[in-house]
Formats: sequence, structure tokens, C-alpha cells
Amino acid sequence: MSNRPTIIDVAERAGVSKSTVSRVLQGAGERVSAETQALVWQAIRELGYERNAVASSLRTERTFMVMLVTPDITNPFWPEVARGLQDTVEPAHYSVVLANSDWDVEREKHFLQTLRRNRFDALVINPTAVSNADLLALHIPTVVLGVGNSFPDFDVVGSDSRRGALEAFNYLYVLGHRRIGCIWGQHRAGWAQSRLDGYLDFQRQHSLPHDERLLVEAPFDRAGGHWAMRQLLALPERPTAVFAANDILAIGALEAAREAGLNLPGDLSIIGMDDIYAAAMTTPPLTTMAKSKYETGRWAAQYVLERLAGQAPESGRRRALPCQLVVRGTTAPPAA
Amino acid sequence: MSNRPTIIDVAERAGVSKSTVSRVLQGAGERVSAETQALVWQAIRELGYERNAVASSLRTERTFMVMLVTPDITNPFWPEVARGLQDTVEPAHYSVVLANSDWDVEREKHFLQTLRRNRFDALVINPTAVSNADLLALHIPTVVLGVGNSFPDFDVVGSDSRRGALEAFNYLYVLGHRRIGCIWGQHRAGWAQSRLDGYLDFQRQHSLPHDERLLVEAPFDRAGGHWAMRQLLALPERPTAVFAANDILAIGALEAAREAGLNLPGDLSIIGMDDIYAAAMTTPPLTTMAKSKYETGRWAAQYVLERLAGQAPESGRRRALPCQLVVRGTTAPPAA
DNA sequence: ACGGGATGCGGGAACGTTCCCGCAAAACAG
DNA sequence: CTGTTTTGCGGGAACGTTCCCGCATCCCGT
Repeated sequence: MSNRPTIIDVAERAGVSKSTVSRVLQGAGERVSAETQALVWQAIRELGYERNAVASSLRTERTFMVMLVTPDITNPFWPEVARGLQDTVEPAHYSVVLANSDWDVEREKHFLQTLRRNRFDALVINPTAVSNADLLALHIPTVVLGVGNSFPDFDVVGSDSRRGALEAFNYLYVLGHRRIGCIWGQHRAGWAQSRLDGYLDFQRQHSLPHDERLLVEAPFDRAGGHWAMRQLLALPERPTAVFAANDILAIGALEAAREAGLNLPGDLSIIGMDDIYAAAMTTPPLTTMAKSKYETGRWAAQYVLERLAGQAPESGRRRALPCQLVVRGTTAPPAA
Repeated sequence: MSNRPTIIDVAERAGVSKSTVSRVLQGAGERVSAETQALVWQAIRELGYERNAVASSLRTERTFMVMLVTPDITNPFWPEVARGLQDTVEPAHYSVVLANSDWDVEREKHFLQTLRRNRFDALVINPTAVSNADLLALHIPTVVLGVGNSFPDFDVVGSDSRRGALEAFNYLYVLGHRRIGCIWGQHRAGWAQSRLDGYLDFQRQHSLPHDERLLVEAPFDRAGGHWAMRQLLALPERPTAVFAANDILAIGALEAAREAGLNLPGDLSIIGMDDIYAAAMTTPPLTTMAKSKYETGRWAAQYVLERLAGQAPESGRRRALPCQLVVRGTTAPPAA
């Protein structure tokens, strides 16, 4: 069946020992004369030899595999992150295996198990329920995707949502809005907190009165955004602008506003967050505070590669990528 | 450093041989007395032993890895396919590693190489440039994503785009449209052909006159759709409806139409294909011929698993999943 | 001419499993 | 009670690499 040539076949054909073949396979740093190198390469070509990475991994304890655990690759936020990760580790000969945790503790645990069993070299994870200690027990380079201070021992890369939210509010403020609603998602592992912090920063900064009713919490999907917007519109004194904690909520909110007969952005401004693919498709196209998704993946990869190469600080680094305002069609000064 | 317990440590602790430990690890089908099983499991628990999948793979020549090669996971069509694949192979203990070919021949070749080197068990690929023969040379279970007859030796799963396109046209016909434009993407490996075939079927079926000018070929992106729609609108006698070969083209087309001051669907109907996430976000929301993306992944996985289990026919099967019309807001009878 | 450090290469032992073979004890048939 | 089959388990050889160690050969300075 599987009669692929091994390093030994190559050695025999080239008239050298397998050690030597191994050496030329390893490439630079190994000393072997130019002529034997040529001999070996020729034998390799003639036999169509390809090194068995499994055997290699067994011996070297390196698999050149990185696992990426996200809640759901189907969520439009993640594919770009995955792509950034992938593109960056690929030149270093790493492959990435994908896992969707679905915010499920058991699934997450299960994936960590296959990670260990398969001796993958590194992990990039947007955690659902694992703790700092859980990840420490892995003893491999790990990068956490997201924010917060729950993972002091690891490199954490994410977007500076707090600042992003603050800037989104400030943008609305500068436009002239004073009564601003805020739709935020139900805390999953508390990561929605950062936006809320941004909101509070904003209120303090401008000494705005705090009105609990302007703060609506909803499930993190389109229907949630829709529902939340209806709450806001039902207020006796409705907001002139609304910030939504992500684009999906914003899109739901936008639908609700349009259904209510509002003219956007004349009657109401809406600003989202993330800048997913669909954000540009709405009518009017959604103004949003963009996150650098691809860059997130890139940095995660960068950190992983550094740790893999052993050249990284002991302590965890954190990189909060700046958000960027993308002004499209859903924001304008409030009606006079 | 890595002092994880091995099967031998377990054996010693349980007072049995490593063969026996291996047997209980393999589970069902292996005969070992209930009491020794208990002993072994206890030792495993106490030591926190976890089997080394790499060593296992070396011996058994099975890695329990499936590679998925798509052009670009960032393209909104693919994440769902990936998810369907993943969800289906996971219960059988397979992991999936992701690769983005970017329609680049070299990248594609490179990934097939790492597939071979790493001895992955199976491949699911949306081919860019590889041939039937290339895939045959792999000697592993392979499923081709897409359509066409270029891969007679493999299981092929995709959507019945030809029929889908035909039905889309028929839907427009039934609405009353007679002059229908068609925007199709530049053939990449000729896969756009199926839609064109559907168009031709349609013309034959209704004995419509063939007008080359109604057929516009454009790059497969939003700008392409935009450009193509401008061509169609510039026609002396412009179409009352337009079919676009995928949603991204359709969204571009929709933008162009709206910019031209047309009222949708009153002045013009547009129908897309795929039903990506963003299709429902446009204004009006896009009517489209949906493809079963998740199901595509599911079936691919199904076929892969069957072949992996050795229970599959010699010859390649092909499964063309039916498309489904999703009527939203961009289609209506033509203006009187 | 001779000792000593490079340099190039081979031999064999790992790495942690699984699988084949064989042996003892237990179960069973006559 | 003997002879044969079944059952439970151990010993050791693979799987295909890499890595350590050691032995020649060669070059160079004195």
C-alpha cells in the first residue's frame, strides 16, 4: 500500500548514511560537503522522496501546528482574524487547525484535549470559560484573543474597545448629539464591559447626566438589536443617536428604526462596531468603529512565533489595537 | 521539560505490560479482563496520562486530520461550508486544518505538499488549478467542492447551479419579465459555466431571442457587479430584471442601480445567488437563489468519512444540492 | 614531520505507540 | 481426565525520523 520511500532508501541510493540525508534535509546549519549534498538531492528527486512529518514530530516534539479556537467561524468577525493568523504563520511552516467552541465549556475543554494529545505547538484562543490557570497547565505558547485582565500570564491581543467606544460617542457628540442611546450585548465572559466603560468615560468627560433608560442590554444578535432599538424608540424622550456594541446589533437596530418610519441619518444616527462585511451593505451603509480583524490575527501569530522561537519576554504582553472610525451613511448632526 | 507520562509509566503503575495498556486504550474490540481494565484506568487517572497522538500516527499511519482548501475563508461563502465540514468530522475525532489558496496555483501545490508531508488522512478541496490526476496521485480520500465533470474519479459535492440559475430565470419569467440581463463572473476554472448553461436552458425553454448584450462578464467582486450593471443600464433597451451569478455581484449591481436613480424592485428586479450573510442586509433585501453551504460541508464530510471507513463505492459520486429560492425585496413584476 | 583542532560522515539509540507472535492458564468437549 | 480451543496478557520488533557520540581524514602551525 503505502510504499513511499524513506530516508533510508534515499541514503542507500545516494550511497551515504541516513544521518547524512537527515542532515541535508535539515538544511542550513548542518555541515555536509557540497558534493554529497548534490548526491542526496539527486536521490531525493529520483525517488520522489518527501519527509514524513509525523516521524519527525515524534522525535523533535514539534508538530508545526497551531490551533485556533474561536466561538464560531461563521460569525463574520472571525474569518478575517483566522486569515491574518494563517497568513502570518504560514511562512514559518506552521499550519492552523480550526475549532469552534460555540461558547460551550465542554467543547472548549475537548479541543484543549485534542490540542494536548496531538502535541500541537501553540494555541490562539478566544476563551469562553477557560481560566488563566487552565491555559498555564498547557505549557505551550498561547495567545489570548480579546481584552481584559483575566489572563495576566499570556499575550493578549484585541482591540481597544473601550477607547473605540469612547471615540464613537465623541464623534456623535461633536456632531451635536447630546442624548445618546447605547445598545450592548449580554456579557459573555464579561467582554462587553469595555464598551460600557467607554460609555461611562464619555459621560464623565462631558458631565452628561446618567440616564439608565438609555442603556439597553440585549442578546448578541440581530433580533436583539432590533428589540433594543424598539425599547429606545419607546422612550418618552427618545435619543437622537444610538451606539451599538457591534455591527450585528446595529443592523438589527437599523432595521427597527426604518420600520418605525424613521429617516436615517436625518431623524436618528446609528453607529456600530467591528466593521463586518455586511456593514457596508445596509441602507444607508452603516457608520461603524472598525476593528482591525486581520491585524488581530497577524499580531497573535507574531507573538506565537516569537514565543515558539524562544525569543519573548516572560510576562504576558497586551496589544490593544486602535479602532478606526469608518464614517458611512448612518450618522449626521441631529435634526434642528 | 516535557515529562509527560507514557504508556510505559502507566503499565508499570498498573503492574501490567504496555501491550495491555495499549489494548485498553483502543477500547472496544480488544479483549482484556474487567479487573485489569479497571487497574489500567486508575493508573491513567492517577498519572494524568494522555495518549501521544503523534506516536500513534506514526505507527498506524492515520493522523485523524482533514485538510480543507478553499480560495479564501474571508469570502462569506466559505465559513459555513467549513463549519458543516467541521461539525460532521468532529464526532469521528477528526480535526480540520484550513488552507487558503487565493486562487494561486503555487499556494495550492504547496498545501498539497504539506498535506502529504503531514500524512493527513483526507482532503476536501475547491480546486483552483489541480487536476484529476494530481488528486489521484495523493492516494487519499478526497472530496471536490464545486461542480463540473473535471473530476470523474472523486466524490464531488456542490450546488446545482445550473438548475438554480434556470429556476431563478424562470421565477423572473413568471413574474412577467422577458428582457433579462445576466451578470456572470469571469470563469475561474470555468465554474461560472453552470450558471451560463442555466441561462441558455432558460432561453431555449422559452424560445427567447438571444441577445449577447444582455450577457455581461465581470470580475467576481462588488466593483465588478457595479460595473456590469452600468453596462446593462446603458443599453438602448435596458433589461427589466437582472440575474447575478452570486450575491456579491448582485450587491454591486444593486448599488449601481440605486445610484442610477432606479427604484427597486419597481423599476428593476435583481436576483442574486448564494445567500450570503450580507444578502439580507441590503435595501431592499436581496432576493437570491440560496445555496446550501452548511450542507455542502456536511456532505463532503460524510463522503470523506465513508471513504475513510473503507465503505464507499469505487467510482466518484456527485451530489448536486438543490438551490432554494429566497424571495426578499428586490424582485417584482415589471412596470406595466 | 608531528600533534591537535576542524570537518565530514556513519552507527546506533532514542521518541511513544501499535501489532504480531507466542505462551500460559482457563474453559470446554469427548 | 486428556486433548483441544479460547482467553488474557507479555515480549519485542516495527513505524521514520533526529540526535548524540565517535571515528576517520584533512589542514595548519611549529
